[in-house]
Amino acid sequence: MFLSTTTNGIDAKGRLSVPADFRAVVRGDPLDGIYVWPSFDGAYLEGGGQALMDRYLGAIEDMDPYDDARIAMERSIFGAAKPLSFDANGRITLPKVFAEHAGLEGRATFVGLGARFEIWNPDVYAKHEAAARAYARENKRALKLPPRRAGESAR
Amino acid sequence: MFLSTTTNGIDAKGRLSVPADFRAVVRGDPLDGIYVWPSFDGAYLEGGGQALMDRYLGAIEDMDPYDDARIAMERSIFGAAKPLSFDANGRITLPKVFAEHAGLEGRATFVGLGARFEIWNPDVYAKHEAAARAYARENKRALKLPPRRAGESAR
DNA sequence: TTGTTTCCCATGAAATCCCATGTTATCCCA
DNA sequence: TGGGATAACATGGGATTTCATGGGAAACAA
Repeated sequence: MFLSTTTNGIDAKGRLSVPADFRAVVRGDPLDGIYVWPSFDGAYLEGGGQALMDRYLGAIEDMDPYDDARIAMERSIFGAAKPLSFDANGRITLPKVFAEHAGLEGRATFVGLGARFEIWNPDVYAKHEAAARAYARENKRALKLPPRRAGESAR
Repeated sequence: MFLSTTTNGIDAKGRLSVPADFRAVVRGDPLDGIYVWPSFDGAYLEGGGQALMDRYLGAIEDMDPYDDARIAMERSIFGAAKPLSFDANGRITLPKVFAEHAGLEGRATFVGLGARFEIWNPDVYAKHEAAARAYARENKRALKLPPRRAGESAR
């Protein structure tokens, strides 16, 4: 699982250290790196490992070949995603278009969201995070811990 | 189940012994440690084991991808949670931001709440506990047990 | 060439591991 | 049931490794 929020520096060559915890999640994948694409929903990047791409692929293959949603999903995810491999020290090199899409300059914030993660401009993310926490506080009764499902143990 | 309340010391390196009872609850998890995040609702930390995270993950994946509640939950729980592994003696190292969020200095109080637990500043918790007990006393008629579910025994 | 990308090595800071110790709780046996 | 032996637990400090980051050399492209 991708968890927690980490901000790392982007150097003059466009290199960016991927948090060690995130690298551990994709260890063993055929790609020694991560898949990243610009979000169609805002000025940030989305990404994940092989497991995430396999799930998206499975979801798409279950849709009708000429379903508009299928075409949109294929284009905006598979059409936009790049495999970014780690260098010997666990860094990726951000393509310029990705950095521009997310407004990344000098620093980037990785946000772990379980099955996937996002990469944000740190200042922009701080605002979004504050909004999310405020929403959660105001709606905490709706966000209560869900009931256990079949097969899950309470311990 | 996480049960009971224990206060342990935090040393100069930020290390904190997790109560042995709590460690026993997560024994066998893929992570030899616990998941902890700053509560979005107050100056304390929340945490649990793999079973708890799996429940949150399952609940989130049942929601619509761009639902506000989903985004709020993803960011305030997964985006904030860190896997903290035990050292050889059953201690975790508290990240500085966590200690600051909960006002932890020198000592920390673990409070078991069944499926999850909380970590508090001992003095702050003492006040909260007193308030909670008073509330329970005044509202004791509302504290009835729900009906047993199928398969559950009364014993 | 000139600019770009990839690989390799250096470094300081931070996190992790390893061993030691006192104290408390548990066990066992007389 | 008392009391000594044993194991479990919380805590402390030093040594080691990992991590993020910087820069240079080599391979590549235009």
